[in-house]
Amino acid sequence: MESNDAVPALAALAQEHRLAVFRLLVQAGLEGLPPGQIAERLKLVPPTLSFHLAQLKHAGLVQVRRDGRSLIYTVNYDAMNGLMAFLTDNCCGAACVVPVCEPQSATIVRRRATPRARPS
Amino acid sequence: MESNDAVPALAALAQEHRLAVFRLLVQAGLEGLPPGQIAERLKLVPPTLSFHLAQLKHAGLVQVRRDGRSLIYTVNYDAMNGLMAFLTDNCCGAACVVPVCEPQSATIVRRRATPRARPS
DNA sequence: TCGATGATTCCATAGATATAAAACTATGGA
DNA sequence: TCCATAGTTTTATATCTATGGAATCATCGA
Repeated sequence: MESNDAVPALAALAQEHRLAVFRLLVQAGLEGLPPGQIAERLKLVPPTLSFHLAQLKHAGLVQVRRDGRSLIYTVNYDAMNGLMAFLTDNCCGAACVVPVCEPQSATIVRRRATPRARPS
Repeated sequence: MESNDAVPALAALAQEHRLAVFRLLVQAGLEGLPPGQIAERLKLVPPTLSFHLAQLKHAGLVQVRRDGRSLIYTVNYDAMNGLMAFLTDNCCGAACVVPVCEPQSATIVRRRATPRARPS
């Protein structure tokens, strides 16, 4: 992930309701959830939730598939892992543990243990 | 970390210049950097940088100490680790790797490997 | 093909945010 | 005490964002 992708992703998460939606989807796993259930749990009216889901989708943090009349939103684990790797990039000599969530699928991004010279 | 802290932290990072400042400080480690050097590297005028540093500080992501005429900004690694733990909370049965950066200091937050029942 | 359900899009408004010029504050040395 | 250096605060403006009512779109079953 690069700065160009990270800023929209962080902006998408930097909002109370969207953060709640995202975390709900993280916990829902690959099964995902339809907007109806999300709206019910988080007490959001449909247009507002739809707006927030669109932001998360546009930022690449979630995906949608259709199942009959329902749309099913799921977390994009690769995007989530990429974001966290980006935030900790070159941290403490690249020696720290890499954030990795892997719910069956998701590309694993592990940090090389290679020590790195600090920019002078 | 809780939602009340996570939203301001994410909002602080959701801006091109602040994200660049934060990553610079992550890489600078415990030594930190004064605004003058940050401004020079990122080509920011003092008031703008000062504004962004204040946002990062207010969000708890960075700290300041004074060294003579210079102020030295450093990353708050605990806040950073807390934020990433929060984002991946209850992810994939709590089986995934926890993001941890530990530059000598910083409280380590490792996830318990306890499997967790998925909400039905 | 009609009605019901699930969800999105349009739109107006209220509120929050980024920027930099000018003014101010704090520290250290002469 | 005066000056220079290092940063912050104030202020005005331009821009972006969140919200929800009303209208619209998509799918399914009868």
